[in-house]
Order: sequence, then C-alpha cells, then structure tokens
Amino acid sequence: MDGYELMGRHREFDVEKALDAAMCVFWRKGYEGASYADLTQAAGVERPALYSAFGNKEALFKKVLTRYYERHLDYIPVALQLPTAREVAAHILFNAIDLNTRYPEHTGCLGINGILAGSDEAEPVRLALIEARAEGEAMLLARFERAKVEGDLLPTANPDTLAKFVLAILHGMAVQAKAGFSPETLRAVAEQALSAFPGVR
Amino acid sequence: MDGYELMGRHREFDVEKALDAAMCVFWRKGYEGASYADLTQAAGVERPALYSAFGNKEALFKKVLTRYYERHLDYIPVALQLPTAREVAAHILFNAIDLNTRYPEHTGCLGINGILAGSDEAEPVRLALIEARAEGEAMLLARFERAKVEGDLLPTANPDTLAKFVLAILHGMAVQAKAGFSPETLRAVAEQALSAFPGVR
DNA sequence: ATCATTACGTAACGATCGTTATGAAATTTA
DNA sequence: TAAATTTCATAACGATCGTTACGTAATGAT
Repeated sequence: MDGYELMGRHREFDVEKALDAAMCVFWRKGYEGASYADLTQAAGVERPALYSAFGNKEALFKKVLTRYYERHLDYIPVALQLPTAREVAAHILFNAIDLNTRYPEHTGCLGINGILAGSDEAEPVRLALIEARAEGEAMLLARFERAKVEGDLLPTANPDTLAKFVLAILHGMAVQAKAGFSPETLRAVAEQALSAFPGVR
Repeated sequence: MDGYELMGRHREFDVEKALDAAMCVFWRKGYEGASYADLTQAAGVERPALYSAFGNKEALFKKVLTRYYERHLDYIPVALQLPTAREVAAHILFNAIDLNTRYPEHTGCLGINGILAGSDEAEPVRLALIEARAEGEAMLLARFERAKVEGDLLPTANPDTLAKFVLAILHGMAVQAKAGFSPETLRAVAEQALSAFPGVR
C-alpha cells in the first residue's frame, strides 16, 4: 500500500504534530479538563479536522494515551530487562522523576492525571486509565517473580507487594510533581523508597 | 448570640447534611466533575438554596474541604502526638487506608482527587488543594524534626525527605484506592513502606 | 395587623460543552 | 476536461455548565 495516493483532497496538517499537541493539553488538564477548544487551538486545526482524523474526544484521548506509553513510558520495558529487581525499580523511579518534571507546562504523569476523579461521562476513560495502570503493574510483578526465581530477590520477599509498593511511590511522586516538587526533591524520595527494597545493599 | 432568632423565613434544610452530601459528590467526582445538578440532587435542595447558604461552587468546595479536614483527617493531629516518629508515620498510613476504602462509593482522598488536573477555571481550587497538602507536610516535617531532637530519629535521618516519603506513599495509596485496591492490599504496601523507615524495629 | 426580611421553587440566563451538517476547495481518476 | 472523492472552514446544533431574576411563602419585629 506504500506510495498509494488516495483520491480526493490531501490532508493539510501533520497528524503526528496534532497528536503531540493534544497530548500536551490532556497531560496538563486531564481528560475532562481539556476542552475541544483547547485541543483545536493547540493543534492549530479546526474542529471537524480533528474529528475526521481521530474520531471523537474519547477516541482521540485513547490514541494519545497509546502514544504516551510508546513515546514516554518506553523506559519501562527497558528497565524490565535490567539484571536485578533493585535495578529495575531504581531505573523506573528515576526515569519517572525525569518524565514528571521535564516539561514545566505539563507536570506529573498523563496516565495518572486523569485517573482520580471526573463526571460519570468520563468514567470509561477513567476505567481505561485504571486498566493501563494495572497492565504496568502486571509487568513489574512478572519481573519481580522472575527475580525471585533467579535469586536476586530473597525467598521471603513478596513480589506482588513489592510491585505495588514501587508503583505507590511512582503515583505519589506524580502527585507531588503536580504540586510543584523539583526533580532533586523527588530523587530524595525515590532513594528513601529504595532503602525499603529488600536485597543486597 | 445563641438563641437569637433571625428575621425572615427559616431555612428548611439541614446545612450540615447538605455539606455532607456535597462532600460525597466532590469526593467521588472531584471539583470539576461534580456538577451543580449533582450537588443539588445529592443535597435534596434547589440550586438557589445552595447558593444562598454557601456561595458559589468554589466557596462550597472550600467549605467542604475544611469540613473534610476536620471530620476525616482528624487522625493526623492525633497521630502527631504519638511518642515516636515511626508510630506517627504508621498511624497516619493505616488511618489513611481506612479512610480511602471505607466508603465504596467515594474511594481515595478528597484532598487528592481534585489536585491533579482540570481546566483553567478550576486552577484556584487546585492551588488551594496543593496548599492544604503542603500544610499537612509542614506539620509532619515539624514533628519529625522534633523526633530528631528527642533522639528517636537518628542524627543521620533527613526529616524533610522522610516527611515527603511518607506523603508520597499516602498519595500513591490514594491513587491505588481509586483504582480499586482493597484495604488489605494497601496495608501490605504501607508495611513495606514502613520497613524503609529508619530507627529501631 | 402590617412591614421588613429571609428562604423557597420555578424558570431562565449567557456561556461553553462535545459534535456535526453544509458547501466550497483541492486532488486523483477516467 | 469532467466526475468522483476527500478535506477544508464556517457555522450551527442540542445539551449542559454555573449562576441568578423573580414572585411567593413564611417568619420576626413593630
């Protein structure tokens, strides 16, 4: 299908750039806090153009969410391949700090910012965010279970609790980043958390 | 002023019950996710009655927030009076778990649920929530500094980092409660966090 | 009993929400 | 060059948002 030219007028805006613009808006304001006026203005595109390219607001958000995981949470699969559970946890925490504070105009985590509260209409999106979060937890749990088999986690360690603990810190730092915490401050929090991580120091 | 009867028609609804009803709605849906239709329906009161009693939506939310701190976060001042820093942290974490999971229809923490994202119009409320969070942190920090003076925190301990770490867990558990975590699961997370707490075991 | 004052329910306000009908402009196909 | 197809910008849709006139009912003060 490559090189095949569709009949009809060509799209005049860059779909990738429009998605990135929408991501910034959703990241800062959450799903419901972001209006279509915000989205079209950020993308520099009229309303019907966004609809024809991505569908409605919910569909657009889900595309953005997928993009967010691919483009900004790509450090997670990388972290999961590190040799020890402790290194995995440290890598995830420190990269999250960078992500949560890198862009001053949209701090915290896109995947968490919309997960807490909203109207009933936004419930499907909240559930999607909850599910995405759970998938990340499942991956981390699987990695910690492997670590137990491989011996770099003690037999007394509980991989499930450990995964949930690391993610609790992750979510807590996302909240604190939204409250204006600096990366240096968050780093101290992460290191304190890692001191609770079982295994050789 | 007690027993003094104001001129004019008497209020027919219970202000306290209306505030509690509004609290439930804000707790579940956040500030922006809660509509005035939701609030009036929950309170069983017509719109102008809410306005005349509490002012506009923002003023109502702030009254509810104050009430939330008084009625549901009252375990914090209690915790701060416990003899050791470790007991303070444990008391706060375990009571937060109970609060975050006690009401299935509005899980998590009212003070956190509205703190992450919203439209520009909701920014004043977000800032108020951020400030309230910071006040709690300041109280915990002061308590940990006292603990260092009193010797139940080692001289090498960093009270500021420790306070922020405990609150990171607190915020993280609020997110996880919103994601459906059971109190038992959250308790395991909290205990894992406490294992990172310096001092005698 | 009359007036002043407050709360009540109804009903509506302008603004914004997400969404879409519509016709002109642009491009490929034939 | 004419037909087919797609995108474009304008403009509007109905619904809901937070907020408030407005007229009536109820109470305290005189």
